[in-house]
This record gives sequence, C-alpha cells and structure tokens, in this order.
Amino acid sequence: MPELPEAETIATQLDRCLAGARFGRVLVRRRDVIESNGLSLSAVLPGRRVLKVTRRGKRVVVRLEPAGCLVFRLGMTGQILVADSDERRDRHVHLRIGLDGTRELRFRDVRRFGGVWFSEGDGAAGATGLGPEPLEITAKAFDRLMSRRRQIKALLLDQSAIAGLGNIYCDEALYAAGVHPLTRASDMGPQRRKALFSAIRRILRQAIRAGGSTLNDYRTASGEEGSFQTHHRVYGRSGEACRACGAVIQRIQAAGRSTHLCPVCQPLAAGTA
DNA sequence: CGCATTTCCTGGAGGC
DNA sequence: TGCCTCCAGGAAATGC
Repeated sequence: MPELPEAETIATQLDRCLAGARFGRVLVRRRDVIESNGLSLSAVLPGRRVLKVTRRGKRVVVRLEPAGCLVFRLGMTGQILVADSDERRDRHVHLRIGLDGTRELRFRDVRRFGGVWFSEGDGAAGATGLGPEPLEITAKAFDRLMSRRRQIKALLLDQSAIAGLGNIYCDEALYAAGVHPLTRASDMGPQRRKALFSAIRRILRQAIRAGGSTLNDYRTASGEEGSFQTHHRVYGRSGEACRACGAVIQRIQAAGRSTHLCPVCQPLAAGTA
C-alpha cells in the first residue's frame, strides 16, 4: 500500500532520524526479503554512514557514504523502523541494522511482498527499472506514454512506465480526470490526457501534504498516521454515492486489481475528446 | 516484444 | 467462541 506519497513521507521522517548515523552489525532473520544481487548486506553496510534518505517511485533510498545506497521496496506491508536494540520485536522483523549507540534500523514486513537490497553508486542506482517520476515527467513525455494502446489503469500501475502510482492514487486520479479505468490510453484525446496529467500531479501533491493515506498497515516511521484517506473520492467507496453526481460508486476488476469508479463521471466510450 | 493473468504472503473480516 | 473462507495488492513469473 505505500505508494509515492507514503514513501515520500517515510523518507522525510527517516532522514531526520538517520542522517549522519553509521551502520553497524547486520542481522538477517529472513533471507527472502533480501533481493539477491550478489552484494551481501553484512559485507557492505557496516561502517557506511547515512548521507540522506530519499524516495524514488515507491522506493525508499538510503544514500550512503562511501558511495552506495540501501534500497527498500515496501510492497504492501513493509515498514522501516528505528528502535532501541532491546525494544520488543515480533516475527515480522526480517532485517536489523545496528546504528550508533543503542539504536537499530529494522525492516518489518508482514506479508513479505517487500524487499531490500544494496546498490553501488549514488542515489540514481536505486532507480533501476523505474520509469519517470509522475511529479517530474514533462507533459510531452506523458503524452508519449499515453499514445500506447494499453489499458490506462494497467499503464499507470506499471512502474517501468511511470513510477509511484499504486491502486489508490491511480483510481483517484482517473476519477478526478473523468477517465474510465478500462479506457485504452491511446483512445484518450488531448483534453483527457491533459486532465489526467494534471490530476495525477494535483492528487499526489495533496496526498504528500496530508502525510499519505493511512489504511490498515501503513504507518510513518514515528508511528504517525497520514490523513489523505479522508479525501478519497472513489477508493474504498464502492456502493456509496459519488460526491459529484450521486451515482453509486462501482467496483470492477482492472489489471487484476479491484478498481473503483463512478460510472457517470467516468464514462467508458464517450468523453474522449 | 507487449500485454494480460497468476502467484506469492498473512491477518483481518465476515459467515455460520 | 472458533473454525472456515475470502480478500487486500506490488511486482515477479508465467502465459499467450
């Protein structure tokens, strides 16, 4: 569930706790959360110092000195926690990295859809396989992306096409732009493309400002909760009335995901001008 | 190659 | 109360 706004919030908070800290002992409890790229965390992390914690797409990137970065993919339930070493931990804490003094960095992930790995080089190394940032992509590049024939929902969820949107913000952006999720991207006219482009940016910015959306599993590093869920217009509202037109919000399947929409505000065939 | 579909995992919710 | 089934979804794997 952590999508771009949640990852951004986590990175910002983590940066405050971690900047300047030096990594110590690495304890791996579950190997399957470590993405194997030949670099052993126990070999490369100890002694490195945290420069900055940033975000790329939905990933949280801990930039290190000497050069390198520790990359977290949070999946559905991944959490990055800073705790005292003797603080209680449950069986879902899969990785522990000692910090200066008595603290440690923990990766906790109940469903284990997340992962963590080390990349050599600077922060850009954490971006492997990711498309452009939705808040940085140019209108022209976005337009080029929209010329594909692929179903718009699937395209927006594809991290290699554009990085950071997940199920929640995808549904919210499509609603705000009046685009039906099953529309082929290339079927959208210039007006719709422009509307979607600005809806994505507007919604992500609003969500970042609100500290993300808190549903079941997500918490910020310090345990605070975001508040953007109160702004959702379609996500999690199937069966309720559309706030714009009163029609019943539908839930369908698209790209293998439950997808929420207003059938009136997001007509499938029309509105492609 | 491009795109769609299936699979992985656990805890919470709801049925009975 | 307890047991069962279903559902959530990011992204890798598999299928076509």
